[in-house]
Amino acid sequence: MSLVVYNTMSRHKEEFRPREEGKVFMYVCGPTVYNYIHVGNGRAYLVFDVIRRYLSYKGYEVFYVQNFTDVDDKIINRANEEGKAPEEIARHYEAAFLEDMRGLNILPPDIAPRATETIPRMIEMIRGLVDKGYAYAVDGDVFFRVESFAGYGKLSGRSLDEMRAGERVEVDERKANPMDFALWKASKPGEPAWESPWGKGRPGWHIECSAMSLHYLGMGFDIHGGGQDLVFPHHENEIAQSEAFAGSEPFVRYWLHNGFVNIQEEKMSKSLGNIILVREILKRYPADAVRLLALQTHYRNPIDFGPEALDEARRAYERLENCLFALDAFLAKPPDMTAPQRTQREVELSDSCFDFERRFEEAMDDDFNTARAIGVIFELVKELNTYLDEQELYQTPAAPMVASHGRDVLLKLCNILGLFSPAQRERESREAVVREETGPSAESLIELLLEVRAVAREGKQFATADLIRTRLRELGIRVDDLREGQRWKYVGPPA
RNA sequence: GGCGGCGUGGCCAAGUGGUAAGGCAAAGGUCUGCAAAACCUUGAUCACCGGUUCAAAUCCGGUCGCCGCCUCCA
Repeated sequence: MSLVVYNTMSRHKEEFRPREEGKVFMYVCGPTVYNYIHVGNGRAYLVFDVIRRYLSYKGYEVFYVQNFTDVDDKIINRANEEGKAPEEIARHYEAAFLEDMRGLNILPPDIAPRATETIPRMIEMIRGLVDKGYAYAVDGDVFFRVESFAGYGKLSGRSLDEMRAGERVEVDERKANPMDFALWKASKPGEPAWESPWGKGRPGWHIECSAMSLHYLGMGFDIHGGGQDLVFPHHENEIAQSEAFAGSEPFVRYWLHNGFVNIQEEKMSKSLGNIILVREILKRYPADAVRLLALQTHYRNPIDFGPEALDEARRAYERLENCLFALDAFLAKPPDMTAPQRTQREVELSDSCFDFERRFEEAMDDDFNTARAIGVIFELVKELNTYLDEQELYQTPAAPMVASHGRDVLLKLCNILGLFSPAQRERESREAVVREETGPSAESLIELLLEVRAVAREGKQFATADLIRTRLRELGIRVDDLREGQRWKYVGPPA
């Protein structure tokens, strides 16, 4: 089956054919490290994490590069506000970013270059552009001459005369064309600065990504991703610089852009004051619930990350979790008898599992339609739940085999989306209840209470059993009596 | 003003030519000491108008409404 992706450049879905057979080289614009990231940023990294995971699943060898923009006006401003060195700010938020990525269970890039460590490459590029007449220096600044690049505007679908530069911002009088953008900025005293042929200064934002992506991935790499707001001017400028410098095209084969995040119908923005940080959300919701929410909408569409949406996603996530728990419990119970002969019904169920896999892949092959893929997963969940219910009434000899197969498929599909990853499950169960440094763990005490409760229930002492359940719930621990036995889970204090 | 997107059951959201996936919520039922979970059952003709077609939510034209980008931004 072939994969098709929507390419912003052509505005169509195209068959995905990488530069090199079997390999995918991708670059996603990383954070400017001057602040904690919000869920809008989080969504972007989540989306490309899943794209990356799926490509790996498809058998591609994926090489994923994501930069850190660690020199920038915003960082400098922040540093001035807080009376700290820009580098200190950058390192702090860089570490916080990595923490948030881990929290969301996003796989780390193969390489995460810092802009400040790639300055020589940028200077080299800028010099090349000046030599070829694509750029000009004025008072220590260097600007890219947009009129010199014929393809300017091809990504965002605008032409130079359509654009009304200066309508909302003061135009720098030194620019030949108002749309010309800075490749190099002369630095003021006290700002981070590097020696260059044009004097002390620092790189413009756009050149960073070009230099880093070209350095690690080379011209014509496969996927360049980012949020829709980066299409113009950031990515447009990257193309201009890179193709002008290389004297060839394309800079990138496929441009992928994700849609925005809204909070209760409104665009999330600083001016509206409705920014939600990734770390705030992760305090209240499991990472997988956040992932599920993000993936239940196609990546190019806008999505709402309000509290209602998050609560809903958490319940949906619990449905997946419950099904896996039930399967695990079923498989853990020693069967009365086992035999490989499946009933007709079981043969059909097993066959349908392959069908679910096929449909999942079909959905993902269609421009990473995770929403559809998740629909398939839930259909599978329904099938498996129904089957387990049937087993309750009439146990069949092949049940362990059939259930196990179903579980494998379910887990496999979830894993492709980065859900229920083994590392994540372990981390969360560990964090669920704080352990004491010495003495018995909270977990073992809960288990003990549940044992007592089971005895009470057997003796029909329901008042005692309910007391234990109620009191635990008050402590944030929910106890469910499943047919497989009791299950507890840390869900946080009752609202 | 330019460019682009969207409008599908109570809410969210797939589907882009053959009579509408999935999630959440709601109601009834099964199961259960109870609660929770699970299972079953129940609902939309797809903003509006016109056109193309044997056939349209899905194509074309128009109308209305909402949104994003054009400035740093995921």
